[in-house]
Amino acid sequence: MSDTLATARERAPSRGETAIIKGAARLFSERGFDGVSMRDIADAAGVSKANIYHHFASKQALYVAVLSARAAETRALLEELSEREVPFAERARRFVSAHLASILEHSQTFRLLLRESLSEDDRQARALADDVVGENFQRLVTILRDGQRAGVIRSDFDPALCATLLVGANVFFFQAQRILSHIPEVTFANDPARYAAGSTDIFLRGLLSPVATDSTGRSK
Amino acid sequence: MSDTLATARERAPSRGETAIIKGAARLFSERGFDGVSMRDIADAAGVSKANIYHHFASKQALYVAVLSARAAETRALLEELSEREVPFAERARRFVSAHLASILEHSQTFRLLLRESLSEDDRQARALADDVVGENFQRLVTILRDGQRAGVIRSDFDPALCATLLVGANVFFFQAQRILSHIPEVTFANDPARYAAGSTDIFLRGLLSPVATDSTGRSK
DNA sequence: ATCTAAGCTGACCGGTCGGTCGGTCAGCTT
DNA sequence: AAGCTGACCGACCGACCGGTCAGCTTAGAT
Repeated sequence: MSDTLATARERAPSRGETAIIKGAARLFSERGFDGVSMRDIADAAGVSKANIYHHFASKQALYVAVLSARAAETRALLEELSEREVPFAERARRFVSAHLASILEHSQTFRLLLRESLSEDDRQARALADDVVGENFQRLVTILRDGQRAGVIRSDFDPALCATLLVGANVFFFQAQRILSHIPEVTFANDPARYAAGSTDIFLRGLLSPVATDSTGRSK
Repeated sequence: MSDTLATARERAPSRGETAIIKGAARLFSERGFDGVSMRDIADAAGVSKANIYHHFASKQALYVAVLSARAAETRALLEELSEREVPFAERARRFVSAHLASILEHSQTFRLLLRESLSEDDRQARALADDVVGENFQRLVTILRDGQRAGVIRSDFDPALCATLLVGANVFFFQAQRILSHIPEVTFANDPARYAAGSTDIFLRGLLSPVATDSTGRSK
């Protein structure tokens, strides 16, 4: 499994330590790794800078610790979506809305994850980011495969490509939320539930009108 | 040489100046604003650090200049997609594939744009990023509205939401490309054309099998 | 009452940061 | 040949960076 960066540390949280992680998560997500100094984090957490080094070996180690906290959060969400009794369309709807809700709930650490996926170096943290995303992705592919096997959805679609679109729709919403809210046409920028419902609807039914049968039904 | 044309445009490019912008674009996209020092840029461009300050007032000004270059590139793409004679489905296909190709072609500056949309402060650069994205977005909404007016696509879908999904699909592909290539199920990670075609297909036709008519066709 | 160890701190280090300065030089004008 | 200008440079600045360290405080076990 994904025991790549399993920090075998199971000590007491320590009041100061949690404050450090919490503050660091906020600052890192706002300004990025290089945009935050250890002094900033110390001030935000209400501790001394040296104290951070008492709990974490380096700035990089603190960063990875923050990302690890996010990984644990995501893993918890995935457990809830294991029931196979629910019909496909409902499972898809639940996944999309739960996924988006999770992103928005942990927006700080998720923004960190996105930022990490954009950077070129820093293998360790990137591997962690890949790990979190990958696990989420595999889960969705399984749901889609079940749907195909049951004959509910078209079998000529690549389930991995479908999963990419579903996940991407949520990720993009989160990422572009502020920009979207500036565009007059967009009325769903502050209504994630409506966005999730609407996007799932489009994915399931398709954009094309059922009446129209012109040069649209190309299937390669 | 091209002294006569110098008056038409703003200023002469200057060999060193273009080298600075080019190098800065690469470095900024790789490591972010704070991850790059002016010395790095100077070395990459083969000029002195003081020379950069001869051409640009500050590091921030250089950053904005790099983003502005990207804005100009995007504007050029949008001009090509103005023909209204093409039927809707074909226009949609063209937009998606052209949009994705443009992202990949100018991956460096586009990565900058994404990074900027993730940052919290820095109003000036963010406004620019919003501007570029917004313009692209409005164009796509118009295409979709035309499709609705012509009755080719369903009128009960929010065109702005559809546009978000189409653009988001491409953005997410770019962003997650490296992660996707690590996932065994994903076979399209290095085939953007196939991804664009496949995603458009799903958007147009929908995931659901036309035969299946169980509890799926919910329309809110 | 004493020991111990973790939690925590202010002062400090070498190095790098963005930015400035005085000055050189090639080329153009007059 | 004098005058001017934009491109360019090496040396330098104060501020701030990540990280270290000796020592203080506190809480629990003995």
